Amino acid sequence: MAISQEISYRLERLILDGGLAPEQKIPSERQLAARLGVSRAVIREALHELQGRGVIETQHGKGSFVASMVPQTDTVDDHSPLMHLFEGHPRTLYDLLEVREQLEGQAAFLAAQRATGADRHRITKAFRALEDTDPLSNARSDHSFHLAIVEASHNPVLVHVLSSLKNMMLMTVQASVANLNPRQEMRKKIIRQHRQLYESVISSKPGVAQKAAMAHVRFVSDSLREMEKDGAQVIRMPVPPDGSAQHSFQSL
Amino acid sequence: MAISQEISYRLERLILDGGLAPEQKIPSERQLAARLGVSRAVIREALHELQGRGVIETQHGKGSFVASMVPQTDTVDDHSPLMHLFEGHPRTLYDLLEVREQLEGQAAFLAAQRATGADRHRITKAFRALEDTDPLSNARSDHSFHLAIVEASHNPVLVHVLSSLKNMMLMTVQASVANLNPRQEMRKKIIRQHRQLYESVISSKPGVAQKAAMAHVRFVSDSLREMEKDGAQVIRMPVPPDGSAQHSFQSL
DNA sequence: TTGGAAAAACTGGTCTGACCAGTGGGTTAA
DNA sequence: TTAACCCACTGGTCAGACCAGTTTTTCCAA
Repeated sequence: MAISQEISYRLERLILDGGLAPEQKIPSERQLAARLGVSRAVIREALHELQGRGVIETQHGKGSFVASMVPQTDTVDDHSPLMHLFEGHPRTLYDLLEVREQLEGQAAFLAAQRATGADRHRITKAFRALEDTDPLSNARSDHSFHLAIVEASHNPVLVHVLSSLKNMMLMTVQASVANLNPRQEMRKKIIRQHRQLYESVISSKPGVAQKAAMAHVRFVSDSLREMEKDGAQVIRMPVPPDGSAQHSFQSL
Repeated sequence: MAISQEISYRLERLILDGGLAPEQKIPSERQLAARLGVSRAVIREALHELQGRGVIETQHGKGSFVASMVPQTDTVDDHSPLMHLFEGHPRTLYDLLEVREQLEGQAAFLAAQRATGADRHRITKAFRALEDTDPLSNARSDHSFHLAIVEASHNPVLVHVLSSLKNMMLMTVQASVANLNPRQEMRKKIIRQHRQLYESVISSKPGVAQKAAMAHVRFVSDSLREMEKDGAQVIRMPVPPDGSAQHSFQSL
């Protein structure tokens, strides 16, 4: 294994084992290089790796610091590779919603066909929870509801694919909840859509369920787009450099 | 923002917008450095950051590669969780075809809407190859054709999802080719379906393209089911890795 | 002609030492 | 006292060299 990898692992372990507290300053690159007997380059590479993982943060002229592992409460898994591709690239949000529309529609269709008694019970339970919860914890409830339907499709591949996208899904759900729910009329529409989806699945109407699920996702997507057009901040994140679409390295 | 950060963002963006498939090779550090007009050091730092996020993987002496989103999906070994789904569950083949029907339909729809000149050229090329090839190598051609359409959808999420399912997709394609193609009448139907899909995408008819793609997958699935019912042995075998999808970096 | 080993041309990994660019503390001059 | 400046930190970038694996090419011998 490369030296820079070893060093990044050692530093990470040091941090995780409590040797270094959040907010604490890490020795300077030159100090680390001297202390570990390697060049500054490998130190920098190791630090960049930790930076990529969100373990540390670096400030020009000041130094590197252990990242404060803050909002682990309702925050999605930051270690998911795609999460980072997603952050700051709002277009991907809509790409995901595009795919989600299709897959959720199919899941609803199949669920309406295949849901067993146990499935229906789980779906009903999730739906009830969705009705009761306050908007704050709503993202989880929302996701749980959709997940229950997906699982009722009894298609392992579908379940696997959607669970692979779980983190990103949570993100879109979160975006919709955070941005759409507060608006009363939006919230009512979404509740009605959920109810429609729920009832069509439970009453075994595949076609209706599919349309309902797709319409729901589409509605969320369109609404977010609309709000964004009005200047609302849909995704919070440091703005990435420029905006032109690069389709090959030529344009880099 | 630091140059290395910018570059890591741009590379991320490129991976998404270019729809670079997992396992695809990234230009060498020296090439990137020359092309972007920066030192090799910043390239290495940027790559280490992406490495930390699990977006890419690097191998000494070989190069850096886009990491697969779903872990180990591309390894033919049974270490893959997806492959494990197949064992003792022949139904999974049909589950996959079920999902494929939906996603391929969507891909065709989007491709008909968004395909650029370059996309159309690639699709046409793949289609020509599909017409010419002998049934033996047909599985590859078939898959390449569908892949070209997926990439023309310009939805990175869709591309990544389908790429991650590559091996399983190849499996279904192979199953169809091996079992369906030899039967002359089947083969003709499939060829007609492909042509229909091709023409509707090229002539920008999203709805028609979607229906064509879905009907095609559905036909394959139904036919396989039918044959299996008749006692035929439907082939389900992993396919060795391929060497396609290298076009995104050609512009270098 | 063909096999296969050596050589060359790649790839990433590390080192060195220099210089640029922000930050902050301390000294000095107004 | 306070404002300006300097200087010693910090990270950021660059250049060129060399080491260490991998792949391709070359070329000689069987």
